[in-house]
Amino acid sequence: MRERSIATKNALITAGLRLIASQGYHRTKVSDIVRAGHVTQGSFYWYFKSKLEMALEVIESGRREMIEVLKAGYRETPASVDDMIANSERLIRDLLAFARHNREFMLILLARGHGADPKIDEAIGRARQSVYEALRRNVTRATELGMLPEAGPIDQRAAFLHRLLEGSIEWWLFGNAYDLDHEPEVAPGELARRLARFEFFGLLDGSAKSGAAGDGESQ
Amino acid sequence: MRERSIATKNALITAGLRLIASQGYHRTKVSDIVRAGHVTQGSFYWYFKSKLEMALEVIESGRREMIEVLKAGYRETPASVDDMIANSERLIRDLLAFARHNREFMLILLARGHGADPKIDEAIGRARQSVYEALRRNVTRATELGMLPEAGPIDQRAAFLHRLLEGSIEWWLFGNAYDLDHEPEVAPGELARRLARFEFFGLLDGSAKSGAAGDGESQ
Amino acid sequence: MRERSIATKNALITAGLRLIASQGYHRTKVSDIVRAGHVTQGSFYWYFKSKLEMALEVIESGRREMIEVLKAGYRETPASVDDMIANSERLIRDLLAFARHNREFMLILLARGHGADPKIDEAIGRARQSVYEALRRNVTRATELGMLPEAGPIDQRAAFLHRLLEGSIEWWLFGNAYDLDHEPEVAPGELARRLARFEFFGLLDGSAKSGAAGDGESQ
Amino acid sequence: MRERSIATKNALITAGLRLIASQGYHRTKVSDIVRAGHVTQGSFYWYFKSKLEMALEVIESGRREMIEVLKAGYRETPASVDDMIANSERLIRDLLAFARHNREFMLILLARGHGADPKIDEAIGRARQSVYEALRRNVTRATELGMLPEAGPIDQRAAFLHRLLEGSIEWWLFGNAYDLDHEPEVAPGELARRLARFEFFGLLDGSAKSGAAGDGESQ
DNA sequence: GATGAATGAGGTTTCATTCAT
DNA sequence: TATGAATGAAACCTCATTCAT
Repeated sequence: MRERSIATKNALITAGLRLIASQGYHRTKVSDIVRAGHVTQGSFYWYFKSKLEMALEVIESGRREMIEVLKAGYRETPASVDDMIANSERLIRDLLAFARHNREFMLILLARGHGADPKIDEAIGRARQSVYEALRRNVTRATELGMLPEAGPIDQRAAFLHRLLEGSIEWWLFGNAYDLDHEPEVAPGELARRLARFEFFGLLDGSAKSGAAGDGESQ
Repeated sequence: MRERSIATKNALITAGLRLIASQGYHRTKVSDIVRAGHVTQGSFYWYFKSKLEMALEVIESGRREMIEVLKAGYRETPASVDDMIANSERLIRDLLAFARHNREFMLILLARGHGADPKIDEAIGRARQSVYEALRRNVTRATELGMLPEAGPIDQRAAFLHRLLEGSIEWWLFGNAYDLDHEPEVAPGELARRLARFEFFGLLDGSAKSGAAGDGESQ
Repeated sequence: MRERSIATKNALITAGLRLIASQGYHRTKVSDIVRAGHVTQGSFYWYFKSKLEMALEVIESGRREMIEVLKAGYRETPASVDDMIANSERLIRDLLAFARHNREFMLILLARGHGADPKIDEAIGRARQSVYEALRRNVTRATELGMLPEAGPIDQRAAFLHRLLEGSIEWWLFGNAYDLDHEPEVAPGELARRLARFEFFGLLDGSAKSGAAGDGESQ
Repeated sequence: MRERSIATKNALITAGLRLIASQGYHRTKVSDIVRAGHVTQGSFYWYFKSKLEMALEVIESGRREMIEVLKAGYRETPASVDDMIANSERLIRDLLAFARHNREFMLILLARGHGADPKIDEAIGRARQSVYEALRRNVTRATELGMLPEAGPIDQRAAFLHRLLEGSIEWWLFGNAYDLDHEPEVAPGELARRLARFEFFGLLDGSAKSGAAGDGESQ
């Protein structure tokens, strides 16, 4: 039963991620993590230099995965407005898929970790910045192609989008109570379509029908 | 000596609010608060039952003030689309004004306090819910009046709006780094107009010119 | 019973000094110190930033006292060899008196603290260096006055003296077993005379009689 | 695979000796020792029952070697004062040679190990006592032969000598900073001559010239 | 013989809270 | 009301030692 090595580390990461996501960094004690992972206190320090390092490692690895997702989208240049909207929808859908499969990481990210260690604040800031920059790149490109009217500074529009997206994911995955076990009620494809339309047409968009026919995605 | 009483309490509230906003609940020690407020440790417990009670009191009082602002808006029923947009813009402007004058409270609210005590999470949740409901009321009314196309569940659209608004305020007041001393670069009136237009027309809105002449508001 | 302030700190210093002297830094637990001082763990940290800081404070204050003793000796320039020997004897006697009244500090000093924190090593090094320099000053002066034959580098002779003195104090106060409660068997005046004579005449000194007549000092 | 056995143990002893000498017992962790010896934690416990046992073994074996050196001296009975001085010089030279080739052991010895385990204190005490007794034997014999004036108790004079010798070796090998890598500046033969003369004639010895021509020893 | 992951007792330190004055 | 020393539970972390492989 010795020589579990990777299993032990994974157990610690899984437990730590879940606990930090649901209670926050400070309220999560190392003793909680090891209990949940069925290991002893000392083992934790065999794999991690400190509680802080563990949290940073977890956040950083989540960030790297997320960046891969963001890079994967947006390869083609849009040829028409519909194209552009479709592109955006695809990016959003990818992000939603990632978020749904990384609920704990996502909750940590969206809760900003404010009040945990400054280093954690920074790590989370870096991760969020990656999303912001992907969105900003798109707005910039579309504007350069003349596909978007120039309405205010690009930074501002990108920020609107970014916060809209983050907030909506939060609402979708965790409801209004930051519940890690909240059950999303909308299919990701449907939500992506709605968000993309809202992004481009706002509330006055008449063509966004409810009841997502042909969506095909389930939660 | 009777006189110091209220001054002392206010000093503690001011210091506590600022510290909790900038460092978070857990990293803010009672000893920090009393030092910043030039009071002694013992005095703190004359005015507050505990650190937790103090934080709750601060949040609750901020919430009450904010509710007044939200109630003040939305008195008239919109007669036209322009009317509706103007109404929304006014609500947003009121909220921005409140936020700018209650930066610390706002930061606590927007940082969600996640990881502080569950009771704090709840208090913050209640405060945020108030904003959400004000927005939801508006969308509902406008939909009933036939001024908005029916595009998906009302809850969802209200949630989009709410998160967009919160996120944008956060970006506006604190930048990307949660900096309590960040200097907003856009006038609140201008930002309100932009947000209202984005709300109704999305990114494809062509009529939103930058450089808001005759705005008259300064930060 | 509150408001004991200084009494508490003194109790901690006394207990800490004695424990560190008799067991060494590492084997002395903060819990031992507070138990011996009849205070609680937390109180220790009201008065000292850490266990290390406490040890450093104690050593540093001992060093300052000792320096005063060293400064007090050696005011006059020796006029004859007998004068020089008398001067030396006086310095040694002062040091012995100090040592006898600061047994704990002296034991820490002479045990070199080797193996405790590097900062402690340094602090002890500084204190020992003070003694060395006082001795070296004397040898230098006497050599310059032509009262001592030039026999090898001054540093070396001063080092011989220094180690002889340190070692003899150690032997005198603590016996061969580093026993903090060892009872010195020789009066300090007598020991000072012996050491001074050994210093100048070595083992072949015939005039050093035992049985210290007219010594007048008792332990 | 049989072959590594003794090599492994030696590697551990060498590493342990060096580390304990330079950092002290408590600051030297078993993990440090095995890392320096390129062995694993488990192997350490194949060869030693515990960290303490290892230290004791190392000290005890050093002590045995040292005793051999001390026994080797003092075979003849001195016939004249010069003889006696020469005898003493020879003993000191032997000790210096041993010390120079057993720096680590010597440093542990001279640093007294105070604060390490009581058993270590005892072991070091035994080793030091061996040196003290060799010196005491000499003083006793010389006094019995009428070659030394009776000046105070023999124990005291032997203690003076012992501490002078220990301290000077310490100064010679490690300088004032307990530096294991300090480079001695005096040749052992030269130092032995100086110490022997100081022992018998004190500071007022005029015949001890510096620059020891024909010394023939190198460090 | 050798490995290195796992153990767990025990150490230092923090900090909200109490309370005699 | 105000003070600030005292309290003590509980947190994080270290490290000698064990043990399955």
